[in-house]
Amino acid sequence: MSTTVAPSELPKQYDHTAAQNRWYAHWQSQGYFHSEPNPDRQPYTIVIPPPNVTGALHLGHALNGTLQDIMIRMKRMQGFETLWMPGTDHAGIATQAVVERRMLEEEGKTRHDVGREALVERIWQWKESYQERIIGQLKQMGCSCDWQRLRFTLDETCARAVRHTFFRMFADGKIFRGKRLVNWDTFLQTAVSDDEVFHETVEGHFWHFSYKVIDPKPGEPEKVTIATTRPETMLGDTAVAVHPDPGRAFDKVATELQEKLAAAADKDKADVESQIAALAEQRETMLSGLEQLRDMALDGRQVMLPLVDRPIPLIVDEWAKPELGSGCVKITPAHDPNDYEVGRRHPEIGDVNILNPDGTLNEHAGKYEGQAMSEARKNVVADLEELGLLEQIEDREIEIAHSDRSKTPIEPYLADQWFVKMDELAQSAMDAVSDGRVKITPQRYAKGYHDWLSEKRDWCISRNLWWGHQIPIWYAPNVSEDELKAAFAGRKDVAWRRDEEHDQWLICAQEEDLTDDAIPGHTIERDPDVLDTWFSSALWPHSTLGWPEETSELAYYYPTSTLITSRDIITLWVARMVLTGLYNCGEVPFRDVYIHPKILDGYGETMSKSKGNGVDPLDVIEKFGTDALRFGLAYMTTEAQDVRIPVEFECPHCQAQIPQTKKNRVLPRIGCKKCGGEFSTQWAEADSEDAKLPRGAVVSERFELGRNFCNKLWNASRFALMNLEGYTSGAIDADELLVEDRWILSRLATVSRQVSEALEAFKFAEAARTLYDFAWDEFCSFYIEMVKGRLQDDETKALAQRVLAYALDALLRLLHPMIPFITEEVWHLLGKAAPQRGLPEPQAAADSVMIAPWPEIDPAWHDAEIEARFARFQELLKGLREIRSRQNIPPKTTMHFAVRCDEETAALLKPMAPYFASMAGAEATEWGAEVSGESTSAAFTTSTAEAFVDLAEHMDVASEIEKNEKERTQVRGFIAGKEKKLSNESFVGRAPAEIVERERDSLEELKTRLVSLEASLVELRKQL
RNA sequence: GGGCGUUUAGCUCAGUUGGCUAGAGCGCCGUCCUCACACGGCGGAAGUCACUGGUUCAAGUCCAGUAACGCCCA
Repeated sequence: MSTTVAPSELPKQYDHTAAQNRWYAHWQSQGYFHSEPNPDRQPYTIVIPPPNVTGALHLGHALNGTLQDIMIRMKRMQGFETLWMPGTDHAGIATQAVVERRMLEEEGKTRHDVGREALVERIWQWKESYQERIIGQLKQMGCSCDWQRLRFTLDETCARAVRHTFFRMFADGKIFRGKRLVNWDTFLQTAVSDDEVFHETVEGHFWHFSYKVIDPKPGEPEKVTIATTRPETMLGDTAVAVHPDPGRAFDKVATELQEKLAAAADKDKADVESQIAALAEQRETMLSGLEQLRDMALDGRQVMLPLVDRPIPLIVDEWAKPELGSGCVKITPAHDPNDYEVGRRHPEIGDVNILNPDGTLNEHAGKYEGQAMSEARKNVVADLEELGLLEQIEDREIEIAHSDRSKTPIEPYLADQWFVKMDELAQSAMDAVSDGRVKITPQRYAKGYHDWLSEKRDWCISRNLWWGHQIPIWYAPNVSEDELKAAFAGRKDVAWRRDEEHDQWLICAQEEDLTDDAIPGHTIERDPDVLDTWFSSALWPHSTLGWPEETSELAYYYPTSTLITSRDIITLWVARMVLTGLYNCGEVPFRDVYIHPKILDGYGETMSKSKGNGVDPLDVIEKFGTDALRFGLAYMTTEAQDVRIPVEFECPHCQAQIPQTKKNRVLPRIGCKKCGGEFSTQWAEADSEDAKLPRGAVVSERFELGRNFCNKLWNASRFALMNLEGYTSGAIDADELLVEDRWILSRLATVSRQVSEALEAFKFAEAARTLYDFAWDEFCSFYIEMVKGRLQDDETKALAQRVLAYALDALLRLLHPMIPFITEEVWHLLGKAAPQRGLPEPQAAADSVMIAPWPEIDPAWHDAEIEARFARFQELLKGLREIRSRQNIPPKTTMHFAVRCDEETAALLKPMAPYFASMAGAEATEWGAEVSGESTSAAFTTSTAEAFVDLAEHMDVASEIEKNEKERTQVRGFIAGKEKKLSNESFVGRAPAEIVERERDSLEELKTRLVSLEASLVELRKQL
């Protein structure tokens, strides 16, 4: 692979598109991404957090992928056997819902119309097309994944791991079946998880009605009043609760309100006071009644549930809040999460499920059977009113849970589900982090991990879906254990357990599916549900390596090294990987977890497709290049901050940038104000008029930083290549090196160490900034500028070329993990110009920068003395440039200057004459302690010298005076501050001597500066 | 309601274990198309480090509280 372009013909602007296509293909063909267990090297492994096949990748994924690739590429260069395991996740409900919704929109069909097999087939097709797209995106981002090992959470290898894990846990008693209230989506007819539910506040009502007490004793009330926002659920009531100690409960609320009052701001005090008054009144009027009801409850009294005429008990439970409504609360365990908890505390009240899976009422609803919830609500209210039991209707805002998938209201619904018992497993995962086997960075995220795990809530692993790993359980009713034993004699891959509640056996098969006639004379039936996606993702670090087989990969790469992910799945995913890893393999799945920031838009909102503020990384790549995208992301990845990226539409007609607003980000079509043209957005419906318009890319100016940086590097490389003509390799004698050589090598030694340390600690921004500053401000602005003259001179050329080639070589290697394409492009060009390079002895360069050794510069090159001397040069140069600018001296006019300084400084700076000439257009006339300025000179001081620039006739005296006066004020201020500080005895006495000394030196210097400023002002005033 | 985070230049962000005069990129102003780079060079202006109090010789940095914004959990 090579280019035939001569260096001087290289374009002035870096062509990212060509380089990306060329080098990615090259790397793949060379097999650089592939890893095999290699006992001679230490492994370094990352498993990708598998992206969902639901949709394409966005900027958040780009960040995630970039950071992983940076680590992988650095470790590869460091000589580790690196494996980046790629793959995708089947994302059960999300993917099924997307496919179902499309099918309904496009063909008017539901999943029941097409059947399980056909639906699953359609989802596989969807998966194929999106997986291809996702992998294409990762490749465009330059990710060096081992594509030969690509996995999918639903493929055979992963399926096998799932079956084995389920079987082990089942046989171990860690998996059980039980009833639980789930979020039921009546439209999709499935349970959805809590994080697939969103809440919406709507205008609703609070209905108060009463139930008659059965056989009240004399003096007891004849009815109790309850209130509800969902009157139709009363059909499933199984109790009415009252607080066990209403007086105490009132007191508690009162105390809380008093505390709130004491802490409240003045403006809120009145509000809290009125709450206290209302509470007192409530207590006054209600307490004795509630205590009486409490006693009745303890006495076993019942009330009659109207409409269905079912007696239900009065019970005592703390869930009843005396301060709210009537103080009594109806209990509907099968249809309300809080009531469900009450039901668990009072198992004797039972539960009544009144709902069919499709959201209509079932036979337990009596005459309301078959009605939809909304219909039943109207009828129940009307019937209660007719019976004279409706007491009051209040208006009230209520929060209603909606399914994120179907956008329809969620019904809490009691259903049989499968669970993993979390007590011991959660503890094992907590221990792994507390004893340091797994290290979470930044550390603060360990807290959330621990808090969540410490609840040890059993993990509901079943989903009423068709897309996923079907639960390997068969139900066998009317079978005796002897028949089971006979049917599965000698088989270790079948386990069973008794399900007393449903009077049946649960049979689990480890590998092979059971046939429905597996037990002679009986028919067994498989559970139709599938497992939670996270059940398979949890196994990802070991399933992808071949577990349960004892593969050489598993032995070599497991435990993996680092997991890089975003914070929203620490609990859902990271915690579960740790506990399944420990359970299956006896070892944690990874040593390090790095949690990276989230990408937000310009308003600080999370980017998402549904909000319309998402950015396709490919848009950014097309406009700015992959390297610019990657460098920009790395540069933004600081520890604590999320990354805020204001985004713009780019008009495809005139390239104008149109800032994205909350308003325009949801429009299918946008008009450009500059050229008047229109373009489409992601919201344009397929085949609509909008979609016929050219699409406007969504990009962000924030990636200009990366693009500009790459361009700078490109041009610096271009310069180097053009000037390497006649390059000869050879050993370098350190004594022959000039100041700038020693300086750049010293800086390189420091920078390479800093970059390594920063990346090891996941400080990506710090590494990026260090490299940016070094490459731009030191390598380009100083080293290249200074070496220019030497490259023109045959005497000095060879050495300068060798150092330049080496410095560029090291810089490319340091930058490669962040900006792989441009560094590879330049590496190959450099390889042709200077195939043998290096210090002090040259060596043949590696075939590719991605397999070149990571720079470990000999720390002996670090030279503090040289760096300090160089800083003096820079100071003087800066002062000269400033005067040229302020005095408007044309670039081509040579400035003459004299320097008052000691011998040492003169000896140091005098030889730099060519650089003052080339970099500031200035020529020194005199050096020494006796030098003084003319009346026509502008003066400035550096830390070790005083310079006078002869301005002769063309001096702008006024601006020079203004500048000096301003500086004088500033310097006087500093002097005053420091004198005060140094006259403070506690400072001198208590501060470290080193600090005090520094202050003294600094004061002396300031005083010198003040003296020369004043002298110079006197001179200048003479000119007026 | 609980937990976590953020608040520094017009914008987006750095700022190590407290220690010289708080930095960068973009934008802005001036200047220069000088043979690597105008996606550039050189120079410049711009900050009450959210607010209040405390610790300290010394606070952008540590502590307490307040406010605003964001995220997670209930």
